[in-house]
Amino acid sequence: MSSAPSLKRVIALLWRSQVSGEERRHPGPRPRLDVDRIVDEAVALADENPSAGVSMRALAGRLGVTPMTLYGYVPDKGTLLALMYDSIHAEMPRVVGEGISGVVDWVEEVVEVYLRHPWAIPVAYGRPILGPYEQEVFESLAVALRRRDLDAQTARGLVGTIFHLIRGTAHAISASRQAQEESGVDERAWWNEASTALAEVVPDFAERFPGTVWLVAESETDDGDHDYVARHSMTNLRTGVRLLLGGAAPGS
Amino acid sequence: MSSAPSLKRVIALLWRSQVSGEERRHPGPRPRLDVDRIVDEAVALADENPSAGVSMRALAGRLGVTPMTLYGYVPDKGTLLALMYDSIHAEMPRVVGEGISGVVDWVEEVVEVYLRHPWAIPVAYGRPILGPYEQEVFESLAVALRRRDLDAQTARGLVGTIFHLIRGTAHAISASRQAQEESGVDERAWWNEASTALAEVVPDFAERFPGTVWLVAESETDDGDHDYVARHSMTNLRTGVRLLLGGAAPGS
DNA sequence: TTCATCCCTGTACGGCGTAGACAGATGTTA
DNA sequence: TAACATCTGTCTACGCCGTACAGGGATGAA
Repeated sequence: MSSAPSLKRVIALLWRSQVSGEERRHPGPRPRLDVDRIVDEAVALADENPSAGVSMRALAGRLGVTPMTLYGYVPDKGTLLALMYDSIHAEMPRVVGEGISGVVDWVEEVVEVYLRHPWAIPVAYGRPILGPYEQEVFESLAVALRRRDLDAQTARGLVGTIFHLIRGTAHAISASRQAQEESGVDERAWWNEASTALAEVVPDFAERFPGTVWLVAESETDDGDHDYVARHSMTNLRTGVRLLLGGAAPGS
Repeated sequence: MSSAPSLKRVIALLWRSQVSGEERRHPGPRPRLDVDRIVDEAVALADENPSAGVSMRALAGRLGVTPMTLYGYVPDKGTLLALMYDSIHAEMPRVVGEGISGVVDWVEEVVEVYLRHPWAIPVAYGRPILGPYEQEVFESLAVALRRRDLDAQTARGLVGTIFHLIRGTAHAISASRQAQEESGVDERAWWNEASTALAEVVPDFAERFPGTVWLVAESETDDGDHDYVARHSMTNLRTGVRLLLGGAAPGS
C-alpha cells in the first residue's frame, strides 16, 4: 500500500510554495534544516556514490541528524527523489539554438547532465515530475519545436521520442561506466572475457547468429578509447535526433 | 562490494550448458529443483505483482523451500534476474517481415511482450545479458537491417537507437499503468488533479510556459480511452522507427 | 508564568539479500 | 554391509533498508 503523499503536497514542495505566511509566529523550536539544504546534500551524496544511491539513514548522518528528522521536511523518499530529480534540471541548458543542429547540440548537453547525476535517470520514467526546472527544460524544447511549424500533435510525439533517446543513451552510458568502475574490468576487457566465455559455451555461435557477428565484427572501431561506448552512443543519439527532426515535415 | 559472480558462470547458466557429464555419478541427495523451474516460477511471481518484483524469500516460499536453497542453483539475485530477463525473450517474435513496415510491426510486438513483463524493462539497460533468447531477438533485427544494405556501423547504431525507443516506450506505458493501478487514479483523473494543483501553486503557469500549454492543450485527444497513454506512445513509436529507418540511407 | 505548539529523537517493525555452519540424505567404495 | 565422501537443503544471523509511533524538550504567544 504505502500510500503516496498527496499530489498537491508534492507539487507545493517542488515549487517551494510558501503559503506566504512569511515569518514564523508560532511556538516551538525553529527548524535546523530546510528543504533546499536537504535536497542539495542528497544530490551530493548520490553523486559521490552513484551505485549505492541515497539512503535516508546516510543522508541524515551527513546532515548531523536522525533519519526520522527528514520526515519533517519531506513526506517520503519518493518525494525526496522527485525533488532531487527536479533540482538537477537547473543545470540543463534552457535555450535551444536555431534549427535542427540547435536541438541536436542541446540534446547532447542534456545527456551530459544526466551523466553527472546517473541516479536521476531511472526517476525520469513514469508520470512527469512537474517541478519547475524540469518544466523549464521541457518548455525550451516545446518552444523550439513550435518554431519549426510542426503541429502540436506531432511535436508532442517528438518530444516524447526525443526524451526516450536521451534517457536511453544516458542510461546505457552510465551503466557501462558503472559496471566498469565496480568490476574494475573496462569495456574492452569485459567484451573479451564475454566473447571467450561465449565461444566456449556456444561453439557454434557464428553459424547460429551470423547477423550479430556481421554487426559487431565489422563495426568494431575501438580506437583504444576506453570510454568508446559513450562516444558511439553520443554519435548514435545525434544521428537519431537528426533523422527524427529532419523527417518530421512541418506539413505533417 | 558484493562481488558479482564470474561472467563465465552466468553465461553458462544462461545457456544451460551442462558439462555433458549427463547422469549424476556422485553421492548426495538429488536436487528437488532445477534452474528452469526456479526461473519459470520467478517470472510468474513477478508477473503477478509487477510493482513489488521478486524477492528471494517470496520465491522460495512459492517453491516450498527455504530462501537459501535458491543459492544452490543461482549465484545471486542479479543472475536470477538475468535468467528471467532472457527467458521472456522466448516469447518475442523472431522473424521480421519485409521492409520498414516489417520492422515497425515487429517493434510493436516486442513492446507488447515487455508490457506483459514490466519488471524486465529496467534489467535491459546496461551491458547486454548475452542469453540465448535475447540473442535471437537481436539477431533477427540485425538480419533485417543487413537485408536493407546498410553498412554495419550504421546498422549497429540503428539497433541501439531502436532498442532505446522500444524500452522507453514500454517503460512509459508500464509506469503509467502501474501508477494507475496503485493509486486507483486513472490517467485522466490524475492529470486533472495535477493541473488543478499546478494552477493553484503556480498561478502564472500559462505565461511562464506558453510552449508547454500549446503542446499539451492543442494535442489533447483523449477520446475517453482510459489507456490512451499506451495508444499514443505506440503511435509515436511507430512514427519514430519509420523515420529512423526511412532516413538511414543504404548508401550512408 | 502558563501553555499550546512544533522539532527532533529513540525505539521498533517488518522487510530485504546473503554469509556461514551444519544436519541429513545419498551414491560409491571397501 | 559398513564406511566414507559428497552434495542438498535448513537454520541462524548480520547489516542494511524505509518509516510508524510515542514522547521529550525547546520555543514563542497569551
